[in-house]
Amino acid sequence: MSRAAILRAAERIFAEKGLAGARTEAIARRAGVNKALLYYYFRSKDALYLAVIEEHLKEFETQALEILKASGSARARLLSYVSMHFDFVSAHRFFPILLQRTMLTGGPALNRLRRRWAWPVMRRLVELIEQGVREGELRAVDGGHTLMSLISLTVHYFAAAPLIRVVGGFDPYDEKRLAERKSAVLDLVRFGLFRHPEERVE
Amino acid sequence: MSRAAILRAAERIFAEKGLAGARTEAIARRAGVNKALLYYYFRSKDALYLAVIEEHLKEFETQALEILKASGSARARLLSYVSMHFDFVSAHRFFPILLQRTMLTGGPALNRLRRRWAWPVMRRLVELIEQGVREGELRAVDGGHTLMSLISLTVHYFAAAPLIRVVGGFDPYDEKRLAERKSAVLDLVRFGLFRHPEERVE
DNA sequence: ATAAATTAACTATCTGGTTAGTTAAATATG
DNA sequence: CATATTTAACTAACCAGATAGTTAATTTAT
Repeated sequence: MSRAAILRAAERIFAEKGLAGARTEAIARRAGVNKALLYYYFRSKDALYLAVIEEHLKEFETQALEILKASGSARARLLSYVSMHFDFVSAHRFFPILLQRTMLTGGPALNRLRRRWAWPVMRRLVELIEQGVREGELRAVDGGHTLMSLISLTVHYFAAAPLIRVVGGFDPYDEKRLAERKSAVLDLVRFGLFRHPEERVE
Repeated sequence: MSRAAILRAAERIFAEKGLAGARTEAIARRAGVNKALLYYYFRSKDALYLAVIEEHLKEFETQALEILKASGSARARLLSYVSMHFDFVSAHRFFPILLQRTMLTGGPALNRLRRRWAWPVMRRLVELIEQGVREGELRAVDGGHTLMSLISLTVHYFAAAPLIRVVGGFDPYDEKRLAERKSAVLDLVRFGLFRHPEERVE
């Protein structure tokens, strides 16, 4: 379907060049359609950008809430959230980059971000962390800042991918590297936050 | 001096809109000069962008190397590096945003980044971490990923500032918030990496 | 005076968006 | 069933406004 092809192409080009830097012509070419078709399916360049972001956010929100609503200890749920978040962004190559761009530039896309992620997911995460602290599973950390740290650890690696490629001389999306990174993150979460890091977590 | 005014204006506008999104006319207006003057002092829009980045990177490199070359235990040097890095990015509002944009988009600015920061500073940091591990001050962590984590924790807060403003409803650059964030980061570094987090560090 | 700093006015090119129309399939009609 | 009509998907060609960059002239400082 052409509509889907446009979305996939737009996703890539917006991630590479940003909203302002992306050329609608380039998106059309990569999608293999005429430029006018972008405007047939989407009102404008901005609307297309929003559609791309919204699509991912919706999927992310679903997966995130599923995990956050599950039962289990605060520690276990926290680890499984971080794990899911990491897997999601590593499977959707362009998603974290688009989000990062959105955060930097602001604009209407920031509102989607707030509605579909910040509001429902982040609130629950903060509650989860605070619960963990109350119940003595986590050290006495601040909910908001800890959340910020978790997201940083998970996401920034992907947002820095081009630099990693140039400096490290390897592909950050390589299976092995991804696995290493993920375990480094989970490990740091454990030792940085848990009161008894060595303990098994159920 | 007009040249400096142009650099300051460019820094702000590039940070807000990105290289592609920034309008040379807007930079000139903010600097209070005629647009042609940008081209008198700088070859092109790209050259101006590079000049802005280079300026900050040079200053950052100097400060970073100074700390990294100092003597002291691995733990102490690590903490003081993180502290310095945090202070630097919080004092240069637009710097982390520009870096983030550079990392996302690549281009020639990525090379400056590699030469002035990645190569001299990061290499020393990895060595520092590995030394800390060998001497038993740090847990057995991977140098590269740990470095990545440190940078993420320090920088991502600033790269997410617009979202924080909208979601958290507060100014992330407020003195109090900055202090909170900094101590949250240093705290997480201690507990996440040090073998004896509670110990005093000299 | 003369060189450096600065500008108003200009241009070539690019780019988001439009328009007017085509094709093929679905749907109504007689 | 066959034909007319509508609808959905799609395109080539175009356009007005914007934008990076230039030029030639003017002002300022030494």
